[in-house]
Amino acid sequence: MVDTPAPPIPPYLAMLNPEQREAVLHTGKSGDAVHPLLILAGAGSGKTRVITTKIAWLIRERGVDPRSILAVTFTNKAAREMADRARLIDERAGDAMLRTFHSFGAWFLRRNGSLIGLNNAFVIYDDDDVAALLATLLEDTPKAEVKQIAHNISRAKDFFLGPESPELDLIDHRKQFRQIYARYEERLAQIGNVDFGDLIKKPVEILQGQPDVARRFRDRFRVIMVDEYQDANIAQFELLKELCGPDTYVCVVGDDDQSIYRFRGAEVRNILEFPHRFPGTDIIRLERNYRSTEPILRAASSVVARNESRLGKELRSERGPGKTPVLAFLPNQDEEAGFCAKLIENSVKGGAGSGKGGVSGKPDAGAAGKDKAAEQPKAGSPAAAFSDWAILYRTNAQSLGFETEFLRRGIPYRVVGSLKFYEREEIKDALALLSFLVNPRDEIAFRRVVNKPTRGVGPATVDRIVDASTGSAASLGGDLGAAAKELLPELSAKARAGTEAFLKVIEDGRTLLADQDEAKSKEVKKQARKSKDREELRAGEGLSVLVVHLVKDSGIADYHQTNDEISGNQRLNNLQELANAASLYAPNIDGLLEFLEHIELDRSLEDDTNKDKTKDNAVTLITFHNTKGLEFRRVIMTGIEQGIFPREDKQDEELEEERRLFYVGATRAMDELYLTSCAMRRIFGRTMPEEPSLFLREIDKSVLRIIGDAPYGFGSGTGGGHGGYGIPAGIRPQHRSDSRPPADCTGLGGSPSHWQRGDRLYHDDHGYGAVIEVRDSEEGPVVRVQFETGKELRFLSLHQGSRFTKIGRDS
DNA sequence: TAATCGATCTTTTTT
DNA sequence: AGATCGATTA
Repeated sequence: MVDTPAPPIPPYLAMLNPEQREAVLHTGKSGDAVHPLLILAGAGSGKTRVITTKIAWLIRERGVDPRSILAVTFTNKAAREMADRARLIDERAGDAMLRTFHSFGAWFLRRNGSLIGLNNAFVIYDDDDVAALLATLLEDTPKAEVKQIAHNISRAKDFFLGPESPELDLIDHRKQFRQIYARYEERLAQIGNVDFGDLIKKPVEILQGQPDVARRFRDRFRVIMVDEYQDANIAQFELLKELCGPDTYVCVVGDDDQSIYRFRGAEVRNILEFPHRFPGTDIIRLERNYRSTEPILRAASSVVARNESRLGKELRSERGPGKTPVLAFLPNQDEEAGFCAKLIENSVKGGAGSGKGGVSGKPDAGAAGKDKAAEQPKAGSPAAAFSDWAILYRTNAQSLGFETEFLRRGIPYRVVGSLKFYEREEIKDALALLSFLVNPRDEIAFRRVVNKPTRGVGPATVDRIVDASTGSAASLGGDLGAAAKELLPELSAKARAGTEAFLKVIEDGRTLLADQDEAKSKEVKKQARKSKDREELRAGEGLSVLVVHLVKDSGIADYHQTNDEISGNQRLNNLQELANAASLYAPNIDGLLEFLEHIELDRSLEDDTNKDKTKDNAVTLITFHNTKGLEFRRVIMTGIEQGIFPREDKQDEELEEERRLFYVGATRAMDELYLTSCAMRRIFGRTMPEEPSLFLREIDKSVLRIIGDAPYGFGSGTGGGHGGYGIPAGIRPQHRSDSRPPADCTGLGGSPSHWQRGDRLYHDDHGYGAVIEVRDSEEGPVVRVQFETGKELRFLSLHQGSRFTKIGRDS
């Protein structure tokens, strides 16, 4: 070893623990080899701190040019946070490229897409657009099937498989799939847009096919870091590989126990096999957890430890002992919501200091702070803020019950993730107008808005225009606007007028954008301001001028405001919100492209409804998946029942993934963890008996307190002695009376179809009635029923699952 | 050709 | 319970 005098350790390094510091200081250089680095970072081990510190350190102490650093994440939030925190240590980190995989891919394609014939003014299709495009290719195919195919195509791209790849059969073995995929690719190329998977797959293809481009990029990026590497799919792995030259320094960070995106192509093997794929890899483990207390960590670990395929890692709590996690057995989901509500109310009422809020729920906040241990809750539980709490559930649908209950009790809450802002009809309409404006070949956008509001341009006319654009007249190059214009003379008066009107809207939009000299834009603005009537859209700065103009001019705004009496104004607000978001972008084509790309890739823009509730002090309602990277002082994991979590069809590898999901959820909790499991639950509108989740049996019982009526092998959770559990009497779960369901829940018992005249029945919607005629048809027996209400209805099939119950027969 | 009604089927998780 | 599909109706 060469002796160099130890330089003083700068404070930003001094606060790291030895493993963290080792990870930061690792450069991979030994001799002329460059060793890649794999950081196995357990939950709450200060992973983000390590990455950001490492970036800053490389710039500061190693003289690495910030522009030569590329750091990729999976979510925009993570990317933003990383940028913010790195910049905090060293300003220059702002010049490093910190992006999500997809946004990097889009950035790459805007510059290099032309090499494979992609116009740089492409728009990114989301899943719905993909399905819509497929639907035009597959007439008369049920929506569900189209979606399935869309999903499979997306999976194929995740695995870097094209329509010709032999392995395609592993994704979808149906013979036509290959052909449909090929047709889809062809049509998408004609349109000139890309889908999500293309943002990864196409850059890899370019890098593979064009050595000079690859060289250029390898030259530019000397350091590449990947966060949440366990979530990378095969295509992303390929991209990483292509970007890495012999002396690129690669550092990936991840946790195999937190790999939860297999369903969308994430490949755990990426991280498990990283050392083989990148020979010479050094591995550093971060196993000190600064977030959760000991019992919480033990409970979480005891479950995930049952998994077979994991690298193995033992998390140790730096926070020491704490409250034992509580498992509550409850009668049904209403009680579950009530239980959570009372738990929260009691904790908040607890005393002064409540209502400050905004403390937790911050991603990975100060994970390495040793001082944190001092804040440990005392026995008597200090008062909590609403924002200390998070309710976790497996599926978004489960949020409803909590929302209802919290609304009723006035508990502030905020729903994360299901924000569907960009899925709203009015927003999609507006975006379609904008998309069509930049890309007149966009069939999907065109179809969406050409006859909205109704302009007399029916499907037949639309098809003609689309055919004309792609057909013989190659001169049109797929331009739908041009094709429409050319067809005008041949259309009926009504269709012609409508088409012309639509074309004018788009034309005016383009003009507005083209001569966006200050005078013009101000004029529009002034005019918009003048009409100060209530609920009027107002144009502000930048691109919002165009958005507002287009939305009004096209009639989309009016259409939604008047068509929907109840929420018309809400819809208008949403459009306004979209316009506001657009104000940050330049009023020209490039700005518009940027805006659309941003929207497609970062859907975190909040809904207007949610804004009201986004007081900084609110309970968080969130799916397990969405909690990754977050932490909360108190967490309630709900619906921990067999069939719900894990889902019933999960086995083997997929079961292991569910287990990891459980682990992710539990390790979000800092101070207190609760789990709830119901005996009955409404599913598809019917109440079904439930069983406790397998995972509940797997938890180390020495770190679990069971309350409520525990079924089967869960020991004596019943009865009186809750005394020492620290659960106030008022919120003790009630015992369920009897969990057996009624004998026959499925409606019609017995033979399905043997109805005859005179049968009496009960229909869920129409009440009592009697069969007055039975007739056979091709589809099966047709039954005519006379209801007490006087209604007379005919029903095609009265087999299982229908809403009838036979209750007897007239003589 | 759009709107309405009833039957049937559906549910993960998301960049 | 909610979305979606298909058929019947105005």
